[in-house]
Amino acid sequence: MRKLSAKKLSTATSNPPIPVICLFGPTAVGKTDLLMELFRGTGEIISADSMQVYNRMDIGTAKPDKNYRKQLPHHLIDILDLHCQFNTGDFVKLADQAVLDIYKRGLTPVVSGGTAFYFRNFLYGLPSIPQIKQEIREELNRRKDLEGLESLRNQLIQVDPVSAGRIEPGDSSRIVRALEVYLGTGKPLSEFPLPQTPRTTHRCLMIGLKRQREELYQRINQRVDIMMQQGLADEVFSLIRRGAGFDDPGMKGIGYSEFAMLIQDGCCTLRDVADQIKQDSRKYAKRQMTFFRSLPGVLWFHPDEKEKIRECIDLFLGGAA
RNA sequence: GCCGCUGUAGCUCAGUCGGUAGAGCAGAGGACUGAAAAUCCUCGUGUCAUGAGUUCGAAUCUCAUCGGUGGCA
Repeated sequence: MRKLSAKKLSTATSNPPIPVICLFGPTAVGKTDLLMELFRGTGEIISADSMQVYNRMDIGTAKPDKNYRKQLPHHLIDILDLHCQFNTGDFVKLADQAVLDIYKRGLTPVVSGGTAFYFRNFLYGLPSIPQIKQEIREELNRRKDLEGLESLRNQLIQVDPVSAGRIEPGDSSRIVRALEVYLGTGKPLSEFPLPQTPRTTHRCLMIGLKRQREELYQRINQRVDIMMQQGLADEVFSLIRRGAGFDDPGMKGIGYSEFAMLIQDGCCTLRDVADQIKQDSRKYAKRQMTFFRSLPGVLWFHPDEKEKIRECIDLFLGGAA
């Protein structure tokens, strides 16, 4: 860590980097409780969570409640209607603003959540790809349904063979994305360089939380049961009554999309839905861990190791001046 | 009790004319260029219920035994 701050000092000729604590871990690992203990009164949270941004999706996203947020303010929660698409670019932009705002008020900015992709982009910064019109993606998705994915892939092979070679033939999202970048900018995606080093505008302490797999799965299962008791089903029904559909970006979240099998297909019980949510959450936690492991310089802790984590943070913030 | 169906991977099941077995799900690992709670890739040795028989060779055919299941009594 000493080495890192020395390096930063030498490169930071204009504005010194803003210290930011990044705290992440898989779903249900125990982030929320820890945050309150560590940062109440001294910091504010920037939620790195692709689903907690949506209004009215409270139970299924395990959103911290109003009372909790009064004691420990959160940013990037409840900022969008579930019909709207949020993305990594939006996140980085808004997170940067929030970081600056918190820092200027003399508090510690803490980015915390489970969306690993957001952390990656926050840390490294986004590739300099311009905003691309939403209609292009919509059109591509329409074509995908009509002509099939292979047709899009063949086009990608023509216009951007490098990306086509990197993307698996079945990976619909990335094929559409690569094509939309080409169609929207006239330049292949592969020609936009990917940042290779963290941004120098911030200096991040990377804290990862982990538990034994079995323990984590048990907590996930338990939490889904609690969500159901808290009325997750009613929350979903009420969203649908208000006009939400399973194609809406927000409704793709785990804990919501599974209700399609009950509401649309109708051939199962609430119990089956709960089991499916548990399973999807377990798989998700596994994917999260894979991604988190690929982030640089992560210090890993069990959520119960509060004192060790606190020590680590104090050391980091002490070195800021 | 009798008749039928059935027993193969953790689960649901394929398995042709006999040539020692493979899908989906689960599980594990991985990827990640503005959808990321998205999207995708890789990974399959198991007493083929048990015992005997026929056969060069049996998950496969025959018989017996033990489960399961449906029908008739």
